[in-house]
Amino acid sequence: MGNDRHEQVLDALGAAIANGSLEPGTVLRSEELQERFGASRTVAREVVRVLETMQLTSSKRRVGVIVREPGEWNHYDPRLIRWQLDGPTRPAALTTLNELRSAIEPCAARYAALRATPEERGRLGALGERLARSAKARDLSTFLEFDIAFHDLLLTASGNPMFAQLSEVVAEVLTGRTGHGLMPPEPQPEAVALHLEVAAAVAAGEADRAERAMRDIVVQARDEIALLADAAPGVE
Amino acid sequence: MGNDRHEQVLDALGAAIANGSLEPGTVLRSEELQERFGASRTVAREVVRVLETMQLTSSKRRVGVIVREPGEWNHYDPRLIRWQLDGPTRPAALTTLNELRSAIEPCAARYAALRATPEERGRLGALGERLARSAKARDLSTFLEFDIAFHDLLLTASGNPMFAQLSEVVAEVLTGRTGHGLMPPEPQPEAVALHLEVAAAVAAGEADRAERAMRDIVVQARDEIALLADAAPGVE
DNA sequence: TATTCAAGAAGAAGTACTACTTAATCGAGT
DNA sequence: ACTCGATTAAGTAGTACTTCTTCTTGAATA
Repeated sequence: MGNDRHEQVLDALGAAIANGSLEPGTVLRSEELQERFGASRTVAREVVRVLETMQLTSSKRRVGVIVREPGEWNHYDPRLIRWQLDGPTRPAALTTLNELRSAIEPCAARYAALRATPEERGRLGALGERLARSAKARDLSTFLEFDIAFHDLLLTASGNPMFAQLSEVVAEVLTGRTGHGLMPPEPQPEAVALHLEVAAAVAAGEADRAERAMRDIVVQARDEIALLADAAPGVE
Repeated sequence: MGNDRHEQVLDALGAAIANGSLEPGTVLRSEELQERFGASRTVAREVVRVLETMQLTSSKRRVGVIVREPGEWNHYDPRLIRWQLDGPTRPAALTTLNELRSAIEPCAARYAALRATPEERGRLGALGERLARSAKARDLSTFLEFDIAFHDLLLTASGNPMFAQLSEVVAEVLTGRTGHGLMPPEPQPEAVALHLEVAAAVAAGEADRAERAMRDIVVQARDEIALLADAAPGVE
């Protein structure tokens, strides 16, 4: 994990591309990169290779490394997500990610109801209980913690690796919401009830019911965000 | 595009990992890779770097390159998807991808209804018409072509880059379905009607209606697949 | 004279190889 | 059991060479 020069240069250059400092169409020469980041040829080349596989750049002989259009990027790469969340594009990124999670989670709840192991069903119920308790205690930080754990477990229990991979995204969206002061001072009772409903439905193996409850959750979240967008117009 | 040695070695090694020939936990030494693929140190290193960013491997000093658990892979990388579709894991991969698309597309239809440009709305309607015509003519291959174009446009029009990126996945799923002889000999009239409904809803900017119609489409597809899974039990 | 096409020169990425650095593991010896 | 040194393989640096693409030059032709 986290190697030396390679990681540093990758982060620096990747972030620069992700946040738009380097506009699409920009041409970088390999030698130029070595100077700018004080990196050896080896490091510079490997970084470019990685960016290339993320579809952030393309390399052409006799031309150089070309920054691609955002539409061509692999937007699911954890690194790119990180760069976008850390930069000025954070609001737009959070919107995009929230749309993604609200699309996935109801479906994930359905498959969790169909495929979760007995142990997972039990743990989900337990998490629901703890969620309700911390909500009653108005303890926002532990509420967030259990909320993240709840959604994480659900996505994992869906048995679909592509769903499971979105755990981090969901965690980021949930954290971003509370962190931004966008959450009500205390968790909404309806939301808590819906979480319990999801857990119960999954425990009972009722796919439709689990999906419906989870859809209600994300719709509620969506409406909150929309309300907020009206108050403070974001970047489109 | 498509460089020389690098691409070849990457494909060979990546596919070997993706299809399970190299089990998780397997340790590869850099030198070993050079021999096995007849590649230079440079190429071998860059390939490993790329696999590392895809989370397919991790490298540790004094140990080597370690193949990671499938659960840790970045399952959204187009290359990995390709490798899984081309290997013996194809059926399982198609199932996973189909679940993903059926989760996303209704949501994408909603946002398309809200955000598509006038031009996109028009083109979607036109594609719907052509879809209906080729269905009536029982021309399966052009039907598939328009079907792919329809879903592609819808995802793009959603305005969410993460949705848009799934165009290729949807194309693959749709193609895989017809190619596998899993489609009825002629497109189902209901499906065609639903596509027209989606196009109409998007044109009218009716988000709920567009989402509902698209959900009906993917549910129908899901039930078809489920029916098939009963007939010929697939790999879980 | 202007235009098109072709051959060649130039330039940058791609590949190969060597030398050196760093850090993690293993083992010997206390 | 613990420390410390030797070993080993990845990480980094730098040089030399290859390949391919683009741009330029120039000649032939309309």
